[in-house]
Amino acid sequence: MTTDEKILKVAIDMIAKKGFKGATTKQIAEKAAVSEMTLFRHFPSKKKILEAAIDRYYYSFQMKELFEHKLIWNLEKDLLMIAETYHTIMKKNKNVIKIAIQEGHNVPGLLEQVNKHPRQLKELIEKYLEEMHKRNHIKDCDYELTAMNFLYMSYGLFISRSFVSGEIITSLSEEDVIKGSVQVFIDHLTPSEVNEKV
Amino acid sequence: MTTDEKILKVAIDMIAKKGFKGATTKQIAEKAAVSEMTLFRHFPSKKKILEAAIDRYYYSFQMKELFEHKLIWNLEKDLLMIAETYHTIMKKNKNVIKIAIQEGHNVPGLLEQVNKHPRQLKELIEKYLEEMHKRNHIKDCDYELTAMNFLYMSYGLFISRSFVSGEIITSLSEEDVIKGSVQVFIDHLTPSEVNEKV
DNA sequence: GGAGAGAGTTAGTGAGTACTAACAAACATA
DNA sequence: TATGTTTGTTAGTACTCACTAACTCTCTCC
Repeated sequence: MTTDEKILKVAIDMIAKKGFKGATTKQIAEKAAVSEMTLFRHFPSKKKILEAAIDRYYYSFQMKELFEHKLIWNLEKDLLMIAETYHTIMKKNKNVIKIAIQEGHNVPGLLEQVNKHPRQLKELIEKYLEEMHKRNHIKDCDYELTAMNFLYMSYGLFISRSFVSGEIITSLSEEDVIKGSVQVFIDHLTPSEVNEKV
Repeated sequence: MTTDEKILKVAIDMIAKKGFKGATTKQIAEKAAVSEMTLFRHFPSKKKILEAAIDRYYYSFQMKELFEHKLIWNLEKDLLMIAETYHTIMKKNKNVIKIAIQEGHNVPGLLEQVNKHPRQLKELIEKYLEEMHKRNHIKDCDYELTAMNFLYMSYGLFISRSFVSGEIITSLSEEDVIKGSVQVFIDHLTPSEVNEKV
């Protein structure tokens, strides 16, 4: 690992944990096992470290490519795959999302950046539902609204467990909650006549 | 408004916005229109200000009293009432919740405190669903799981709109999203035979 | 009018923090 | 061996921050 990488890795972790002000350059350098001087030789300022760290550790995905070829037009399996992929993405970007919540308004463009995935995902789910309706697999409904609610459900689970010890509220496993959430939307989307087939 | 109250009000707002380290005693005093000296005459330390502010501005509700007498055993109306009350509570406690996300692990007991309402609410919804099933108004299902998913949905909406400019993802109004979320759970909970009556 | 309580003012302390200057040591490459 | 690059070390600057001491002002209430 290069010196740059060592510094950025420690920085993103520490800033996510303690906030921008709370994470000092001295501590970052120490934990990265470099001298503070080296840190400032690699980055001109603490602020630039944060920007570089976000740049380095925000994993951007193209939802379209990520999902489209995986859809098999089976509501349960597709929703499950979407929810699971969503959580994988969010967990990879956990640090940046935490920073976005606490420093969002001080880092220009950050909020737009972290809202990009949800927005893309919303549109993808929306289109998916439309197509599923055309194929006569689901009822007609407000697709954007349904997509948003599916996202909110996943988002709530993610935030709760990642940032506020939400796991102490229930003993249900993340996996079970996700499966349950998919079932909720299956019931919402499936026409009642077809509902019986299970 | 007393001096104490002025200080605490400004403190909770500022700390929620800028973080504990980011909000300086000088700024708090200035915005509260008192001298910094006065601030330290009223509270022995900055940390104690935060604790007093949380104490003062965390509104604790007894879910049982808040809800039970309002339930009318109509799924749609009850769920809507629950969701709306939930959002009212969360918004009242918005600052404390934000602080819990960013300083949770530095303020002993804070995470437990903000998790109390969700936990109470989970149990209340759980019992409500059980009773609704007994009354033959809804299907049998995993009530805890359903309650959690209903909460996660509300929580996701709240966090998204309150802390990360989530309103830029969709143009749907909060009210519509809430109504939509209730409909999702109605479909999930209503037996298909009865589903047709609308 | 006098006393006491609460607030302002001014000036300051000591610790920490981002960031710098200058020089020496280690290392790889040619 | 010579050279350039990277790093460590040490010391330091300028600033900010939480918090204090000491004194004055201004009320209120008797």
